[in-house]
Amino acid sequence: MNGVLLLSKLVLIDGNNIAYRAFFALPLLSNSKGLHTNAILGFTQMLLRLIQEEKPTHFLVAFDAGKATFRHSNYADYKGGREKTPGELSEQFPVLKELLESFGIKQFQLEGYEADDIIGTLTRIADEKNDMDVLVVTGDKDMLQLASDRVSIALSRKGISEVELHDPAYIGEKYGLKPLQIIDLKGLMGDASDNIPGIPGVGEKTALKLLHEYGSLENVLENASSIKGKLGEKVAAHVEDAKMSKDLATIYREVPLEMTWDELAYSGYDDDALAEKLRKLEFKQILERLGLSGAGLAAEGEGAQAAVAVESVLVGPDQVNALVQALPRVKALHVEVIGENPHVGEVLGAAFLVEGEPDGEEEAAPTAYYVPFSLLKDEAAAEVRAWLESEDKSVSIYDVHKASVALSWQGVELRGVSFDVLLAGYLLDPTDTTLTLSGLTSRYGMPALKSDEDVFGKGAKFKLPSDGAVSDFLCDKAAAVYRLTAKLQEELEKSEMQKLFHELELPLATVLANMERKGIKVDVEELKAYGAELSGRLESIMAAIYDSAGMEFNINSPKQLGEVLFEKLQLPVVKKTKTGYSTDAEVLEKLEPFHPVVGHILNYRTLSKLQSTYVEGLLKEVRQDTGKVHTYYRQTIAATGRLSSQYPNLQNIPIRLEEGRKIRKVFVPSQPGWRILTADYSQIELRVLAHISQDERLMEAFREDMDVHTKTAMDVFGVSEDAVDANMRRQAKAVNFGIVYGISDYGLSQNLNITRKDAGRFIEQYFAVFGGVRKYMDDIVKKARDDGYVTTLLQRRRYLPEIKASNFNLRSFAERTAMNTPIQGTAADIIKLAMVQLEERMEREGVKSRLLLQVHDELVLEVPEEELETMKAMVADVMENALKLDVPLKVDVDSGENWYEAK
DNA sequence: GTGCTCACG
DNA sequence: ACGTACGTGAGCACG
Repeated sequence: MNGVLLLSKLVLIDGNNIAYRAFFALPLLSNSKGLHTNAILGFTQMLLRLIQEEKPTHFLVAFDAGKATFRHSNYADYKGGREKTPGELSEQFPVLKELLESFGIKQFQLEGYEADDIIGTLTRIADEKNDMDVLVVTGDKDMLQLASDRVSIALSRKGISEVELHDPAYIGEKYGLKPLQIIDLKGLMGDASDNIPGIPGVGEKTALKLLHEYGSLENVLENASSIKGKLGEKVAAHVEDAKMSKDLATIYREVPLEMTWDELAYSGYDDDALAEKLRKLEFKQILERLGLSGAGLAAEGEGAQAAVAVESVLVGPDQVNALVQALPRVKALHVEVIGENPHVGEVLGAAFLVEGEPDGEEEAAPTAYYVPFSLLKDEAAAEVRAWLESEDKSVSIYDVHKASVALSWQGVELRGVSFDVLLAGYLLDPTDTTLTLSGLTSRYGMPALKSDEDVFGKGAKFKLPSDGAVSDFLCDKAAAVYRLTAKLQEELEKSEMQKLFHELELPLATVLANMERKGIKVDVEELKAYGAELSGRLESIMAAIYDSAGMEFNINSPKQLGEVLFEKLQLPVVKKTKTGYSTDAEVLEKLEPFHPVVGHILNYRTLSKLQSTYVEGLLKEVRQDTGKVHTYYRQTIAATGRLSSQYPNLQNIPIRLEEGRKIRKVFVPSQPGWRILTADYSQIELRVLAHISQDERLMEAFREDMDVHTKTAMDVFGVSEDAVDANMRRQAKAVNFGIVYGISDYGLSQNLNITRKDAGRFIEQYFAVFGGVRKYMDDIVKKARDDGYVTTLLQRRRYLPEIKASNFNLRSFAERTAMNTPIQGTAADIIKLAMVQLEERMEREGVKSRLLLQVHDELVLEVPEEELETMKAMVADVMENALKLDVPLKVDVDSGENWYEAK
């Protein structure tokens, strides 16, 4: 090729194969109508990549047709033993075919032939014409036989996310074979997935060796007598199998196709048609990526609305008065915070959506005002700030928590927000990971909104556009909040989560903002001293490791560590990961007796985790001026309703090992004479389980305030309290954990290091005694299947579409989730409720004490010495009575000079 | 960006 | 053809 001539490019996709691979590679997603979409999504991503990277001039997707092909008539067992196509996949094929139409891509199938025969025929013709390049996309290695000067094969690896490009040169390098010899290879080694027998006992290695020596399958068979030993015997005994296998693996390249190249010409897709299909599938991210979020909306009957024009006003000093006049009619607000962390992010500005005043019959269009923060903090905007701080208003926002924190750092205390579309979106689907404002608009059928990434860029590419563009975009956001509000309120009502929203989550957002803004004091000197101690100890452990291993290497690299342990030192391989040897603590503990280096490595791991995450990581988050850290609780991340904590995460500060627990000494009160007070729920999850299962024995355990693990051991082993030894209690405790997590014999066997069978017997014994718990587990799984979701005591909801999956693993996971979520989620409801109530009570009683942290079942406060006893009583009282259950809630309270002592 | 490892409840 | 306990976040190595 001289580079002047523009060659045609034909892309051929093995449709069934790619759909299968996508189906198994991606989690079983479904859209809100219950249609499974994972294979379609994977396929779509593949199509987009091909269109973009290959720029095909011709395009075809080939499918298999009919049940029987000519191969079946020659060999009855062809593809025998293959699992039936799961229903979740077969329902996707018709939709996929429609989508291909919208993409403008030709598809083809022919009764009696498989996709690879169609593709084989087309590549043969292309070879003969010799004027276009062809790319074949498949996961089927057999197709490598089609490679030629003109034809390359993109073989998908690891599902569909990666492809490996095979041309004849690459095949030569990798296998030492010419493309056509792939057929001989298959003839010798067979293919389990197609039930092609090959020669028993001959795998890829042996087959390649034979081919390198003899060149072709026929030659191998002819020379069977000169092949030594068992192998020679096997070859001789299976001559016919081998010939038939080669025959089956040979792609038929003479399919009677009646089509012209012109029919395969690809000229791109129609935006509106594609957008409509993608929207029905709810592929929001793809719509956004293609810039189609707004395309074709006018044509859409249901779902998305046409945008009502919103006038946007970039407020300068001269327009402030107009906004002030309109403040009573502001219905939605948007505060733009730059960056993920509101404790460091600047406030760019705020947009105010003002409802239009009806003018006779006409409904007036709304107006949005954007106030850059430079103006908002100015004297000129004092009335606007006062409005933000006022209690009584009816205004909606996206992410009141983040806005409150960011504004508070700027001296503005946001109050009186009455609705939050982020929080509402989270309650409606707590597993939604795209709860951005533009994601919500597309999910709930509102006019499309550009994504932040489109407007601002991302990461290093972040760049503010012009003031006018910022103003328009943020006004659009305020309008989106306004439109979403009515819709989400309605949805909350339908799902019976209004109370949960208004009485729990929304007030909690303010409680969290206050806690975080206050921050917790860190004794930096103490932390640095601990870091120095760790450094010294790490240094000497490193020396011991290098000495013991006989070489230096990066201990932090699992790859290098694996090479040292399992190759250089020849230790037994216990467990493998996807990418190599596993070296996690469980493995190392098993290896400890074999070599002294292993103990050192375990030690090193413990200390280096403390050093990097907890000493260095924490120091980076401490504010220079105040010596405090301000975590950011995330209220819309965890699928169960729990909070999560970031920058830094203060919910995973070490406690189990003394070495790590010392870190807690650096968390101290912010004022002299104050104390750290901690209050944690005792066994809250098992108490919740007792309540929702109404299991008599479990309720009795808590009503009599017994040690629940001892009680479980007594009942399961059928012994008296005195007869329960430490080991029995330990096992009972593991069973209780298992129950809360959604029990499986496998999981329990791993945890207790016993056989699966023994674990199964344990579980059976447990259920024999705790019959109410068994009934709960059965009922909740059934309920999840019937309703599609499970709920907590306060009606928090989680959808579990995979509960109906045909794939055992997916379904089992969903079943365990169905058992666990109501328990973990109700515990989350309870402590959140306690936080809201406690903050109210502290305010009402006018104490100085402050809430600092929440760690799932524990609250941490700082209190002046003189309030210590009052607060201990108050916190315990509020927490224990936050929600009335049929068993008592119990709280343990402690206090000290720091977080280490308060426990 | 992804995978591994490990900290917490 | 995915071999599992439930829910998180952070640091590091590596491509």
